This record gives sequence, structure tokens and C-alpha cells, in this order.
Amino acid sequence: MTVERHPTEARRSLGWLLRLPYAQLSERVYGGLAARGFPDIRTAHGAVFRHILPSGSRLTELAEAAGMTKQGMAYLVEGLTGAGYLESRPDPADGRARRIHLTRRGQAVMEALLELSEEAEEEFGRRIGAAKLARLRTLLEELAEELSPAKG
Amino acid sequence: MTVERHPTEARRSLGWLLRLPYAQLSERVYGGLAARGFPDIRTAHGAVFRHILPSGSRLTELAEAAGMTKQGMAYLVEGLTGAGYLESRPDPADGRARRIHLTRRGQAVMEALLELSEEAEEEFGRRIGAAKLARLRTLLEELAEELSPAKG
DNA sequence: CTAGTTTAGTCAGGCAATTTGACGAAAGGA
DNA sequence: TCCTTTCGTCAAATTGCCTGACTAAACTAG
Repeated sequence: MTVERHPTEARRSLGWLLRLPYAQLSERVYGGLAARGFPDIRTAHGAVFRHILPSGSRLTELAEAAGMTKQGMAYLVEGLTGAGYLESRPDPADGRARRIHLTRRGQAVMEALLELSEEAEEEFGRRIGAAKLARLRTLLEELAEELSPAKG
Repeated sequence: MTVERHPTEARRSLGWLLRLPYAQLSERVYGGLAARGFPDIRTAHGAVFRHILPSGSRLTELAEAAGMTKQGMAYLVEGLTGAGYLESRPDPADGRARRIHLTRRGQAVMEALLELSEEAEEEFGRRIGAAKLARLRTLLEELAEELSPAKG
């Protein structure tokens, strides 16, 4: 009996291999966030939390860092502000701009995000072993370094 | 002078490390697809191409494989059918169902997708070296194996 | 100091990629 | 033959973006 195989099953593309763990990690992290009392934080909001500085960031900075338009970022920031995670005050140094800050609740999200991310990583370590996970991480760090925008 | 650093810059989360190469790879692959004469294929369509079988698939199968609702999958399939990449004919074995097939043009996309994915992987290999990339791939394969749905 | 240009953000509109819910028609089992 | 499940569709809504047009403030050259 010949079982029909999906073409990509033979040798999985690197994209496939990167997407699977990333998707599971995201699911764990954002699912965990809901369980910790932040059910209104969605994955798209990560674009804000990943890039906001402790000293506050401007909308345009966030948009550029996240690789999206300022309108798109404004949409996310608006939602998070309305839900009490962010607040924006006028920038004293520039009358056109506003500085967007995490509220205390927003900082709690940041902390939860970091913790959940570590927990997920530890779970991965339990699956393939800490040593292999460490090697995987090192290789990914090297790849990221070479791929980072600065290196063209 | 102390340069302000983003908190996550210190030790990047595994999610960050997985997302960066994945995003760049996707960009290369789907950008390349446009350059090869398939400008109307978007990343979301990957959900179809990743899962469709050479012998054709049913809508429900595609939806389940892609982890989305059949309505969502129907939306993607509708677009690809209208653009000439897919065709669906009634399933002779089941009067309710249709079998969705790649057209010749759709097969050309599949081939381009595989080639572009390999090219992107080779480019990554040029960045960190073939040996390291091979180790990275092996580790990702092991992780994927452990994370795969069957293993809960 | 004024004139022109760039930059920060908003407003309005739209599309893509989903979701949920309700449904009709066919299939399969008892 | 009924009952239940499955396949797919219709309709509607939501989220997450984008493009274009615009105002206001700031910067840069005369």
C-alpha cells in the first residue's frame, strides 16, 4: 500500500520549520496572557510591546520599528490606550509629537510577556533537551545577527 | 554616553529569534513569486499551497490542515480559483463535496514556491555557513518532531 | 524673519483575512 | 425511513492593516 504523501512532507522547507515553533510559542504566550488577566491583548499588540521604550516612544518610532504605517500603529495604540495599557502625553520637546508610555498595567503586561516567553522556551527545552535548545538559540542568534537590517 | 537600549535587546526572546528569519524568508519567497509573474499570490494563500494534495483536496480538509475555518479557507480558495490557480469539480464519490485541484498555473506556483524557498535557504547558508545552517535545520526538525500535533 | 520643506499625527475610506452563526443538501447509520 | 453528521454556502461582523489627503508644528535657507 502506498500512502499518499504531501509534497512538502519529504523535506520540509525552512519556512515550515520556523513557523511551527513560532506559532506554538505565540499561542502559549498570548494564551497565557489571557489566563493572567489580560484577555484583551492580541498578537497584533505585540508590535507595540516589542518596540516601546521604558522612557516612552513616539508613534512614528513605533511604526517604523514595527515596519508598519503610522496609521496602522495608531490603530493599535488607540486600542491599548482605551484599555488602559498605554497613555500618551504631548512631547515637551516637540509640539507636534506625543510620547506614548506604558501605564502600570501596561508594564505588568510587559513582565508577563517576558515571563511567559521564558516559560515557553523552557517547555521547548524539556522537549528536545536544554543543550540542544541552547545550540538552537545560539545558531538563531548568529543568523539574526547576519540578517539584521544593518548587515543588508 | 549611555545609549538607551530596548529591554528585549539584552537577551532576545526565542520568539524574536524565530520571527526574524521567518519574516525575511517569507518576504523573499513571496516577493520572488511576484517577480516570477505571480503578483496576485499573497502570503495568506500559502495556507492553500502548503496543504493541497496533487490529487486534489476537499475544502474541509484544507481548512482543517491549515487550522482555520472552512469559511476562511473558502475565501482564499475563491480568490485563487477566480485568478486561475485552482479549479474545483464535484467529488464523484460525495455529492456534497468538491475536489479542489491546482491548475497548470497553480502547479507552476507550487514549483516556484519550492525553488524560491530553497534559494532563500541557500542565501541563509551563505550568511552563516552551510554547516551551521545544516545544524540549525536539524535542530528545528527535532523540535518540530517533538512539537508536532501527534505528540501533544 | 520669512518661505519652503520636512515631520508628526489625524481623518476618512477601503480591503484582506479571518471569525461566528444559520442554513440546505447530501450521506450514512440504525 | 428517520436521525445525525458532514460538506459547503450565505450573511454579517471584526481585526488588522494600507493608501491618500490633510493640519499643524518644526526645521532650514535665505
